Amino acid sequence: MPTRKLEKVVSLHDIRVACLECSLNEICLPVGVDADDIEQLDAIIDRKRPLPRGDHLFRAGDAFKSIFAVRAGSLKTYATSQSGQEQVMGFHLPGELVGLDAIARNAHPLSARALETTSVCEIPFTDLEELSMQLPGLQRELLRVMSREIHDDEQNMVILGQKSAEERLAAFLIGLSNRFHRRGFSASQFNLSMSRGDIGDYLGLALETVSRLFTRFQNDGLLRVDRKHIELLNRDRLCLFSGARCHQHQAETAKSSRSN
Amino acid sequence: MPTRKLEKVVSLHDIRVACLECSLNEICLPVGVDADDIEQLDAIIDRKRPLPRGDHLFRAGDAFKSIFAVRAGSLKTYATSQSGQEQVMGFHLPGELVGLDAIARNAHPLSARALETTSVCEIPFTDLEELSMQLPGLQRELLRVMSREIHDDEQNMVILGQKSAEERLAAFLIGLSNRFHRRGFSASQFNLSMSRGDIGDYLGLALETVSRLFTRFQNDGLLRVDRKHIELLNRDRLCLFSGARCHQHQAETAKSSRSN
DNA sequence: ATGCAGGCTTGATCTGGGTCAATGCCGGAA
DNA sequence: TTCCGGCATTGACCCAGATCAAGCCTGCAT
Repeated sequence: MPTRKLEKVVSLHDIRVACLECSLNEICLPVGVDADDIEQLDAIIDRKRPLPRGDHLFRAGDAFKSIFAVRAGSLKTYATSQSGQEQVMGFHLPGELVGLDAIARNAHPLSARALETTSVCEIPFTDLEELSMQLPGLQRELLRVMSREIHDDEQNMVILGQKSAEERLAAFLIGLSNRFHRRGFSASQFNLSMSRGDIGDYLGLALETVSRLFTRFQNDGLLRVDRKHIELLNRDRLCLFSGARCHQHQAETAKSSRSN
Repeated sequence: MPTRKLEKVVSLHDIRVACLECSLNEICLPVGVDADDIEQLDAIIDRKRPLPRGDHLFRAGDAFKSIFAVRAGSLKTYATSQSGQEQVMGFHLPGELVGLDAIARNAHPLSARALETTSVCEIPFTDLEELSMQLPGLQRELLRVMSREIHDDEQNMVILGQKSAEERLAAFLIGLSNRFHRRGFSASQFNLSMSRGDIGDYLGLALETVSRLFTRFQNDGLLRVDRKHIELLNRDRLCLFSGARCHQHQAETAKSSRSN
């Protein structure tokens, strides 16, 4: 059946887009790897078919074999405490790596679950480790990515440790906006792929609080919410509310200080 | 030359103890590096003279040149929000690395300050990066250490995101106890090098709350406090209070699941 | 179309822990 | 020895946000 073959060679989200042709290669692991060397990286990467919403990419306790890069869609990673309550550690957008926390213990400490239909690249870790011995650019970038992850987690600790509910949600929205923007999407308008409950579990708030804050922000004219859709009407004021020197997303756009 | 060798073999806290003779080499970066190769690692390391209590090793915003390993004493790393309030990210004991969060941005996002007289090994990062291209064991360990840091930060996010004050302090004490124990000190009795305020800033609590909890734990017979000195009287019950499956420090001792 | 389930909103109430304030204690300087 | 400054403890009060409890919307399955 030729039809079967045809099915595969299509859209932007084709399962087999090589790193070189991938629209994310300026954001993802290949950053800083020589174009000539990207093929080698490409060769060890395994493209999986899309994960339907709600499916797990891995679960806490699973043996560690690979790290994953999100290609399309989004994931959440989370820990479940014995009280049953989830702590969401992160929401992961295209171009971001998940599973870096598993290297040390050879097992995944967190579970990862698709928030929508999501495809990922699987990168077997032993191969990656070997390859990065040969490609200085790759080793560099790997260390950088891990360092950035540490830094991001620290930011989250600040948020959880000392910000008010209002500040938390504002910071969360600004952060999301920045990340979408860097990926070429609108900074002022986007869809949340996660539920209010997930946001609460991420920010250390009850989902009711999250909900109330959305309506309050809306009443204050900061944004407009419609279910999952968010439109930021006054980004600057929202920044103020977040109680943090916000990286102006202007600066982000200009890539002034970013990578390298 | 036997003389050169002799120079090196002195007191435990001698400024110039080489990695090979350092009592921490089973805990610190050299883990997993071949004994033959440790000399090379040793060669790039710069031993500084001790930092007096209260001095900064680096400050937020400083250019990133090196990572540091604590040799003796202890440090806290912290961010200061514009409200002036500190968020303490970690307390660092001998054998632990600090500064890993600076790699990505080429600048330190946090400040690091000595909690007591503290000596550190300075490891220039470019040298380290280069060397780890040659020594697979070193690259491996570096990735592992960073991964562990990510994992630890995630644990802290759980603590800050969903634990009660009581659970936080209990978890903190158990964690400290484990870390002391791994370094060969008593697990049931130790001195805190940080103030109540620091503990509060670490756990996201007011110092008054920390103080109250100490006295409450003492009244409950869980521990004895005398200023900086802590004696854990009922580790198991304290574990329960922490609301986490506590790694029994037995297991820790046996090194059952630890590294490699 | 109808019903149902899962998610969201909104209101009412309660409480853990923050804040403010006073007092106590220890250790170092003179 | 005394004084002083930085921590630590303890008490009284209060509020942000959790919890409990309806009710609601929307999209899917029958």
